[in-house]
Amino acid sequence: MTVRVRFAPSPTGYLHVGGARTALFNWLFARRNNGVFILRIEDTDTARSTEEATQSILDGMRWLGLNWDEGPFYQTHNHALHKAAAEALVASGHAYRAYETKEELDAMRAEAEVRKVPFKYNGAHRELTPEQQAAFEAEGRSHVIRFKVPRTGGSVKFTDLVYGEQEKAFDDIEDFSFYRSEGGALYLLSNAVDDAEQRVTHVIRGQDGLANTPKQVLLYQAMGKTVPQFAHLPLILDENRVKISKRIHGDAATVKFYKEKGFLTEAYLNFLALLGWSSGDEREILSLDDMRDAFSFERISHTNAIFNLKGTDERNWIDPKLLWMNSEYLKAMPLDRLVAQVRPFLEEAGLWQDAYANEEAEWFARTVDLLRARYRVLTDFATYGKPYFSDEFEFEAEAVKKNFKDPALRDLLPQLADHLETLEEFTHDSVEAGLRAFAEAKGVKAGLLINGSRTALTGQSVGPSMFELFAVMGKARSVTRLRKALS
RNA sequence: GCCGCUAUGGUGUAAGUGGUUAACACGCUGCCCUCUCAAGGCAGAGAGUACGGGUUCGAGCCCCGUUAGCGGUACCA
Repeated sequence: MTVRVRFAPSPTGYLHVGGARTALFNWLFARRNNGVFILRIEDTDTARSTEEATQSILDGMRWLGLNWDEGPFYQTHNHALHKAAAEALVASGHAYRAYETKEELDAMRAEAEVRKVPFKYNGAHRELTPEQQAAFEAEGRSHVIRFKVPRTGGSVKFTDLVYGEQEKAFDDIEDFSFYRSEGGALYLLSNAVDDAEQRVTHVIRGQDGLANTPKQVLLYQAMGKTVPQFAHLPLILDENRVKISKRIHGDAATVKFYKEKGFLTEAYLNFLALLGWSSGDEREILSLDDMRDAFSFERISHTNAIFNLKGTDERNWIDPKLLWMNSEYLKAMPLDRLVAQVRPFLEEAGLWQDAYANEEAEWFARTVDLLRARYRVLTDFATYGKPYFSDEFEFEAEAVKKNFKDPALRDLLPQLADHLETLEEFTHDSVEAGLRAFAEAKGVKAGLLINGSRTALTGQSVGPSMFELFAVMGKARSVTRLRKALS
């Protein structure tokens, strides 16, 4: 039987990091088994669903590169099917109409609260006679539809592919509602009906669905549908062990944030996969193909993983491992692809020039290649990289303090500029020879000039090998900056 | 409250069916490179596996209890 899985986010907000990982695992499992990956938008909560959110989820999925084979399907389009399923469950005696108002229910809950007794709907309307129902209808009451959970003892059992055998006593399951009084299925039903209709074989979702699964199993069975396999994923928590949400974590909870901060999708996905899963060997840098080949539910952890959104310090402003992983991909990826990815970040910062894509394309690629060794995110090219792409850059106080300390530099740097200006070739080797000769003639250490030049040319105290840097900057800019720096 | 899931260094994970001094990665610290470093190389610190019992010749792996965290407990998804 063909494996069919789905990612079913609700469009009440942006694509969330936890959602991204759920989508990834579904995708991996589908691809691993030559199965079908379905995208379904669960928009039955009309009060909270928005078109904008749907769009951003789609955008997020595209950025992640998790292509789907079917969909996107919209759950609201299946209203008729949900309604028919609900009515059929009433007709078959698996469910019943309950006429309590929301207020009455709230009152019952409140009372249970004060009496400190667990609230469970009492099933008062389980066996209403047609006359009683008619009376409620005459009163103008509407009704929800509730599942008639067996009260004969026993339990629901299912095997979770990640968490193992699960069993829940009927007595611990209340007669849950699954259809609204104003019409419209609730999650438990719509989700199950759609999964059945779309012939989903494996439901892979967050662990927050685990506790509700017994109810859905009951629903599948009552509807006479095949119960799919379930695989629940541990949750992703923040450094304080709080579930990550837009409300408390802001943008950092969304996939879009990582795109804008300059993370590469491959690195991001790789990092997310490692939050709750491991390959089985000691590899950690894994391409999508590697992950697909190594993926299995057995290797998914049962423990909630922590994604350090706050980071540890200024340098590690977000989970250090994510930063590290991104830098690894930055260094290893094909240069032409990196060049293409850097462009929008320079454009965003107003540092892009069309020449970089035309007559200066070679220079641009060379510069990006030179810089990537010590950068970690794409935005670094627009921040730390600014001196390479613009003449307007800041001098870092620490760099000035450290590399311009020697007062002799005030004269030496311009003199060095004069000396280098006479060079016919301006390459790594020629500049090195020229600078060292100059240093010797002046009786100063080359290092003094090298470090002073670094700060003169970039305003920074760290960076690529200085002679590479000279070569990339070119004679004109190098000379100008050497003269200007301390004047 | 009730029901359930989980518990290995700061973080992410390893340690097939219990068997030597608990491994790897990130981060951290130090050293080297001496043209710097946020790059690279090397080294080191850091858990005795939440706690308490038990089973066993032997337990991170099994059982029980406690504690803690998380999830569920909606006419949200």
